[in-house]
Amino acid sequence: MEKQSHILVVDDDREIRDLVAKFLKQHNLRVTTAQDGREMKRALEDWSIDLVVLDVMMPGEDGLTLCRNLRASSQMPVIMLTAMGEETDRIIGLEMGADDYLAKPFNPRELLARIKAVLRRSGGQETVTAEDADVFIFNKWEFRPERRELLNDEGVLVSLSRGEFELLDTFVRHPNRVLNRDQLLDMARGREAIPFDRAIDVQVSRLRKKLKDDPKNPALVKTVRGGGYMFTAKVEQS
Amino acid sequence: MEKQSHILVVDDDREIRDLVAKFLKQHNLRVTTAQDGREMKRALEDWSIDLVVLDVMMPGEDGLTLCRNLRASSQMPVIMLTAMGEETDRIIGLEMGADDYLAKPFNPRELLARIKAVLRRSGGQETVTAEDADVFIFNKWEFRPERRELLNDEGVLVSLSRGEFELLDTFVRHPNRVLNRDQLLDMARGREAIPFDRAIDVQVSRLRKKLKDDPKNPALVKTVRGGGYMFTAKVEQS
DNA sequence: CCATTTCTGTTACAGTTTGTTACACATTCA
DNA sequence: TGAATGTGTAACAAACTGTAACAGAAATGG
Repeated sequence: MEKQSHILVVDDDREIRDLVAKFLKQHNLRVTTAQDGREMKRALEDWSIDLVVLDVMMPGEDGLTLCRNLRASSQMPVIMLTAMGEETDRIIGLEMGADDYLAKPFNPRELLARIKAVLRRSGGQETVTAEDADVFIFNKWEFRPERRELLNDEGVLVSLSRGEFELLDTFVRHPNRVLNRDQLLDMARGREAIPFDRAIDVQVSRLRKKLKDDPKNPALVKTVRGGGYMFTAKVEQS
Repeated sequence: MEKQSHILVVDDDREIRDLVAKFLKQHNLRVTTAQDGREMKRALEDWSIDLVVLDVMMPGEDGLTLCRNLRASSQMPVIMLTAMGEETDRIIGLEMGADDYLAKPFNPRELLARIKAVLRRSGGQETVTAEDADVFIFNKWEFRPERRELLNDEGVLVSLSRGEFELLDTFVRHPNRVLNRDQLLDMARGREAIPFDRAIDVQVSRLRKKLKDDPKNPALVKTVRGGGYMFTAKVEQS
């Protein structure tokens, strides 16, 4: 099974939101919705979004502004939804760097096709470039994502499996925040939790063992009963 | 079987892209497509492209600019696609160093013929240019592609087979980046991976042995389960 | 041109990693 | 306290990777 892409649909009209979400879900995409810029930002923090479908006309911060902000700080793929109009093409094409756009009313199949096309293009593989070359330090541990390495207080390399690595990577990038199982799976693995999914618990257990973190009295990965897990450490980034 | 050449088709019109790609694939060429300059650059990083087919008219950075940039930094063969026009010839011929050009609408067979011709011409000398004549230093190893030499920390020559050489060459030129098996095969061997292809794994194993890199705890070639391999080293180029 | 050596891809199997399941233990609440 | 619910983790199965061994291909050296 191919990895599900996670689409964020931003539109103030609930009917359109739900309709689009339902359609996309039926076609093997994971969907989260937001009704304005505030919710959009929140969703982007809470999930590992692969592509944003963004309505141009919205009360409050409008889509154009949101799109510009998005593109200013990331390479997040964006598809804009626009009201039909003659100037549309030019505005869209020039003013902001959306990857594609679609005039309302649109055929959901058309949207799906564009999403797939944009994902295929930008999707490729995430490159770990120099700008990602951070070093995270917490409780005498040194974590270097760009080298996929974890060093203990003696500078000795502790080998991490891919799963452990991705999980720790997620934790150090979202410290002191409760992350539920669904979010952790999404951010660390890009998949959705199924009911009674214990994969994360097991992975946390394995990671704790490597980090020498006692589950009964954890210094790093705290369990939040009914909520998920929280990485409680002062993370220094350099 | 002859080695497949890898063609990059850059055109903003999806229909043309797909049509051309399909046709070229039917004639034993490997094809990747891009719809703009951004995607083009990405594809050039991700694959070992032999020739670029580039549309002149594109929104954003136009084909002429892209072509000039391309030629400024490499000798990548380029065939331009131009809208029909009287001035076309002169513009193309003079302003940028495309190897050939073709006016739209064109006959795919004609394009194929030009591609073959350009490949035949430029393909001849496997161009060992100045930019290839580098010395790479990583973790006390010294790698000299132009002499096909690998020297260890004592300056002793370690012999590499062609496959090991090509693989290491690919790695040092794309460090700190996850490369999947398909990309590695493409960049190191110029061929496409078939399902259940383990050739790269074996070659990585052999290369690791020569580099004295312990697979359980690799310092240089890290395995990314489900993703490929990543060369993690500070590579100095001189 | 052939014999010899070297290299490369395939196959097979052993070792790892990962999700699932099961069960022990912990916590909550009536 | 007892039942219900949530968490920790050992154990298993499935999927993925490492590599030895083999055979065909390619290079080398008469």
